[in-house]
Amino acid sequence: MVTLKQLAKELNVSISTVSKALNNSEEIGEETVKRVKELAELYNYKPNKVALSLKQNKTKTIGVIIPDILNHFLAKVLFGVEREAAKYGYNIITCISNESLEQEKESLRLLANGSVDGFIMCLAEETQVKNEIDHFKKTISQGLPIVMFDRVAHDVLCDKVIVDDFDSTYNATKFLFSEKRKNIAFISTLDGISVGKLRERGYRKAILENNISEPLILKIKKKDDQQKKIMSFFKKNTTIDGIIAADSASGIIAINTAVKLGLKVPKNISVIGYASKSDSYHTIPQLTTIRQHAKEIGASAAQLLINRLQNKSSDMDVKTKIVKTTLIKSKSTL
Amino acid sequence: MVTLKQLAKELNVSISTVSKALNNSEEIGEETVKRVKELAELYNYKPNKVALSLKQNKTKTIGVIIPDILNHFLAKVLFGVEREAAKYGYNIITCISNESLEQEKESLRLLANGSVDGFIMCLAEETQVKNEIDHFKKTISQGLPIVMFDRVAHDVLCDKVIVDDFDSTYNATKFLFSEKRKNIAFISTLDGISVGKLRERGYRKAILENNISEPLILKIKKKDDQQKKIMSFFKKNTTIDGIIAADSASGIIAINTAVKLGLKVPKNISVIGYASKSDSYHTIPQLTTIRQHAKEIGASAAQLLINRLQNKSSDMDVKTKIVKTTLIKSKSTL
DNA sequence: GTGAAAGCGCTAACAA
DNA sequence: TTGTTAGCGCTTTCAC
Repeated sequence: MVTLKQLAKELNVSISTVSKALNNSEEIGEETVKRVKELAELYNYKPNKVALSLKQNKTKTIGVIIPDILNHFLAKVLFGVEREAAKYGYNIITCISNESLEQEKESLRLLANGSVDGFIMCLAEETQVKNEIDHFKKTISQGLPIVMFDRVAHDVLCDKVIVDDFDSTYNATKFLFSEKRKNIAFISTLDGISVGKLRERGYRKAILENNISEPLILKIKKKDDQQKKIMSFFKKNTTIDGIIAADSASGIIAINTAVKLGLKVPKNISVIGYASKSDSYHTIPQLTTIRQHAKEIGASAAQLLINRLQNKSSDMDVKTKIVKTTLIKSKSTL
Repeated sequence: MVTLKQLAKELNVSISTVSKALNNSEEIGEETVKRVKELAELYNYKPNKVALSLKQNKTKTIGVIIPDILNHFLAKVLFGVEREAAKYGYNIITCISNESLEQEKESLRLLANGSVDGFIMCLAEETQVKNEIDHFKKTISQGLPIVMFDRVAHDVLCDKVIVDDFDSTYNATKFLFSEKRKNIAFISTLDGISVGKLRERGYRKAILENNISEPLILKIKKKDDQQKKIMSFFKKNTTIDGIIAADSASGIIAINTAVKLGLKVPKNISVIGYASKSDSYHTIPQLTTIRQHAKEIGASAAQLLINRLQNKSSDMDVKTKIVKTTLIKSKSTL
C-alpha cells in the first residue's frame, strides 16, 4: 500500500501538504492539490484504515455477536445489520457464540480491545438461562455501547430491539379461534429462551380467555427427532384442529405430518408457524406464517447503535424498539 | 481503555518497561514484572488492537465476501471460516455482495485499505456471468491474498476450495440408474453460476453413458414460482421416476409435489437433492441428499489463507483443495 | 501556501 | 535492569 510519505517524497513536498491536499484543505494551492491528487490516483492511494482508527480513536466497525449463524432468522438480522451499517461506512465483525455463555464473554472481551466501537448482539441461550449480565455491564462501562435484539437482558441498561412475541402468538391463536377452531395446540423447541416463553404465554392467554379448551403443548428438545415427536403427538391427540408452531421448523413438519396422516390442511386442521418466506414453500399447502421482519430488526439495531456512536446520546436515555410481527395468511389456514 | 502510558505513570516506570514486563521479557526484574502485572490486572489492561495492527502491519483479520448470507450453504461455510479463524486468533469481517459485481468490487476496495490481511470469498453470480477478474488480480498484486471457494475464477492464480460438483450429480444419477430408474430429470435454479453448470454436466454425462433415455431438464428462474413450475413439470412428464435437484429447495418441493400428486416416494419416484440436514426434515419421507460439507469448506479456506499469511508461502505455489460431497441415503430413494 | 512537530498506543533497537 | 528513542500512517496545530 502506498503511504502519504511515499507520495510526499515523490512530489517533493511534505507529508502534511499531501494530507491536506487530499482532504481538500483550503490552505493548499490549487496547483499543488492537482498534482497530489493525480499522483494519488495513479498509485491508487487509500488512507490506511488502521492509522486513521488509531488517530481518531474509533474504528467505524461494529461487533455483532449472535448465537447461531445457521438460524435463518439470525442470519437475516445479520444481513439487515450489514446493509444498514454499510450505508454509514461501518464494517461488521461477526462472532458466533454457539449458544455458549463462555464464548459470548470471550467474544466481548476479545473485541473490547479497540477492535470495534460498539456491539449488536442476541444473547446465547446459556446466558439467558443463567441470567448472567456482568459482562455486559462491564463492556458498557468501558464506553462500548451495546444494542441487544430478540433475546435481550432486561436488567441491562442499553438500547434494545425486540419482537412482540407475546402478541404474535396471542393474535395467531385468536385468529384460529375466529376460524372456529376448538382444539389448538402449541408446539415449540424454544423452551430455554425468553422468546419461547413469551410465545407460549401469548398462546396460553388466548386459550384461557376463550375458555372452551385447555392448553395443549408439545415441547421438543433439540436432540429429539422432531418428525417422530410431532407424528406421535398427532396420533395421541386426534381432536387437534389447529397448530401454533413457535419455532422455524415445527410448522412445516406439522403440515407434512398432517398430510401424511391423511388430514386435509386447512380443511381439517389449520397451521401457523414462524418460517421464513423461502421455507414456507416447503409445504403444500403453503404455510401461514408469522413474519418477524428480521432485516428491519437488524437495520433498527444498527441505527440505534450508530446514533449512539455519533450523537453521543446520553447513557441514561436508552430506547427499546418493538418491531411488530405480521401474520401472513397463506394456504394452511382457512 | 487503560494504556501503557497510564500504567507507567502510576508505577513510576517507563512505558517500555511496562510493555516488556507484560510481554514476559527476560530483561525486566521479577519484582517489577509482578508489580506491573498486578496493576494491569487491576485495571483490566488489554493491548490496543489498532495500535498493534499499525505497528506490526497486520490486523489478524480476514475479510469474507459472500454473495448471500441467507443461503444456508454459504452461511455454513461462513460458520466454518469463523470457527477455524478463531482458533488462530483471527477475526472475520463479513461483507455481502448480494450477487452484484459492483458490490463485490466495492467490498474488496473498502477492505483493501489495511482493514484485513487477506480475503476469503465466493464470487457473485454477476461476476461469474461477466467473467470479470481484474479486481481480484489487483487485490492480490497489492499483497492481499485471496482464497476462493465454491464459485471460483479459474483464471485467477490463488488458493481455492471447491466441491466435486460434476462428480456429485454424475454419481447421484448413476445411483438412481442402479435403482432401475429409467427417466431421470434434472431440476435447477442455478443456471448462471459455474456450480450449476457443472452439476448439469455431471447429470448429462451419466444420462448419455447410460444410453436408455434423453436428458430431461427443468430450469427455474429466481423469480419464478418454484412450486408451480415443478407441479406442471410433473404433470407434463408423467414417466419421470427419478429427480436430481441441483439447488437447495427443489428437492424438497419435488417430494412434496409428488406426494400431492399421489405418487409414492420412493416407490414410484426417487428424489435426490442438495438440502442441508435440517431442511431434509422438511419432507416425509426424508430427502436423500448430497452433502457438501460446508463447514469443512470454510475451515479449509481459512486454513489455506492463514497458512499463506503466516508462512508467506510462495505466490507461485497455489493450491486447490477439492472437498468431496457425500451422498446421504435417506427415505426418498430405494 | 507550505512544512515541522506532536501525538494516537505500541514494540524494539539501542543506550545507559 | 531500566529508560530513551524512533517509527508504524495519519491528522492537525502552529510556525514560517
